[in-house]
Amino acid sequence: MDKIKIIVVDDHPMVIEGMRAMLQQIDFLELCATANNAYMALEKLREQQPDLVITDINLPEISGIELTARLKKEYPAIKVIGMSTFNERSYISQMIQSGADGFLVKSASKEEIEKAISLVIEGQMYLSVDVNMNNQEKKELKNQPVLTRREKEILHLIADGLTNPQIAEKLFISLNTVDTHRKNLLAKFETNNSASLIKLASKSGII
Amino acid sequence: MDKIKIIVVDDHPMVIEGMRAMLQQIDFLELCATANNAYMALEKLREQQPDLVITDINLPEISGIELTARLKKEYPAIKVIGMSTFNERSYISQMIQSGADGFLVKSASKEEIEKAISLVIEGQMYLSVDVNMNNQEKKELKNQPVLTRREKEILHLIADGLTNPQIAEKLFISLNTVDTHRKNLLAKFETNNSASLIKLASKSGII
DNA sequence: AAAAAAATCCCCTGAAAGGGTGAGCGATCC
DNA sequence: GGATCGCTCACCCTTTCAGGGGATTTTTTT
Repeated sequence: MDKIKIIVVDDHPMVIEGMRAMLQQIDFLELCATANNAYMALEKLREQQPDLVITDINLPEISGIELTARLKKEYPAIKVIGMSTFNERSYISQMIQSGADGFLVKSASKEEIEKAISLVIEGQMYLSVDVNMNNQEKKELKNQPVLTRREKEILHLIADGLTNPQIAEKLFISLNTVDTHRKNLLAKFETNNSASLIKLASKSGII
Repeated sequence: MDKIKIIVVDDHPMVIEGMRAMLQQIDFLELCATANNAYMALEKLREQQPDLVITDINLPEISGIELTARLKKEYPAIKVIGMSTFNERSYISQMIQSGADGFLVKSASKEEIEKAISLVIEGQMYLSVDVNMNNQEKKELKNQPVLTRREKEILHLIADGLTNPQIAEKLFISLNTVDTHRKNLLAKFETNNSASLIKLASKSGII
């Protein structure tokens, strides 16, 4: 069997170099390209046809989540492992929803990375142990509500301190509509006031 | 002149490997040790007597900030460069106050790292361009209001979704007092509603 | 001991948020 | 072609918030 071809996508040179150093030590795979952003990643993808893409979730302009979605649409066979720092676990579910096959925290050891790659290539899903371990956080992750475009928009305006009438004026919609959206947001986050709404949204990385 | 001896401290193997790869390419310095945490760092320090320590700010147990403070107390001659992901700029000021000589974001390029090391070794201070550049964020950093103990306490309760009467009951104080504290919080953050208050506090890392 | 800062308390008013319910309309999915 | 979902709008009612005063008592700093 040929070596597994991998592309690593991250905007931090340090992470790219770190991954390069670690992947070199694993003999059944080959790092065929790296990219600093989603555009470059998509370009390299066309050239190289890799088996696996390991991508940071926080990329400038186009996020790793969107990159994953686009990539999976065009090349469903390519496996994707998402990567993120420990602070951003909240994005994991979105990543999975976009079609990712695995998730690694950046604090992963060489062994963990190797294991993740092996499992994902076999068709299994791999989630960093750190992700599985913390039950409370896992629960919080699961309870992350799915917001509609409009709801996110309004959530941001609320966070910016606009009142319902101001939001209504800005979006050219009725005050009642804004009110409804706000209520739906509160319901989705299972809370009952804006302060904790913003706190939860902030913790979830939505803001 | 001898090569500059450096110790890198970070709990992410990927960053360690990335730094190792990048530092190897710079000929006037030598990576003499690495450490995953503050304890190991202090141990290696005693053994190696480096010229420079590059440390992550977010370390388990003992933070990079505290490590810096301890290190500077014992070995004032050793230079320290703090390192952090772009999200955590709010810690920079604390880092500088603890005696750090420089600050790098983890997204730094090889060139930037080289420049930072050179300047710091010469006795100058280096801050990542990202830190200097963004005036708005810099302002936000500076404008971080100083909160009293009580105000922080109440801020957290507001964020948890408690209403003023609930807070009053919980803290055994009058509703009016809570109201006053809340007003002071709004004034200090120069905003006029709880939602944006929580957003700002959240961004500042207070929550 | 005097001054400053923090914490406490009180009253007022209008605006805004929160809670409940129902309903029309367009796009998309099956 | 029916069902679901997202977005829109409406009405009613109660509670909370925001902002404006002013005031006293601890605690800390100088």
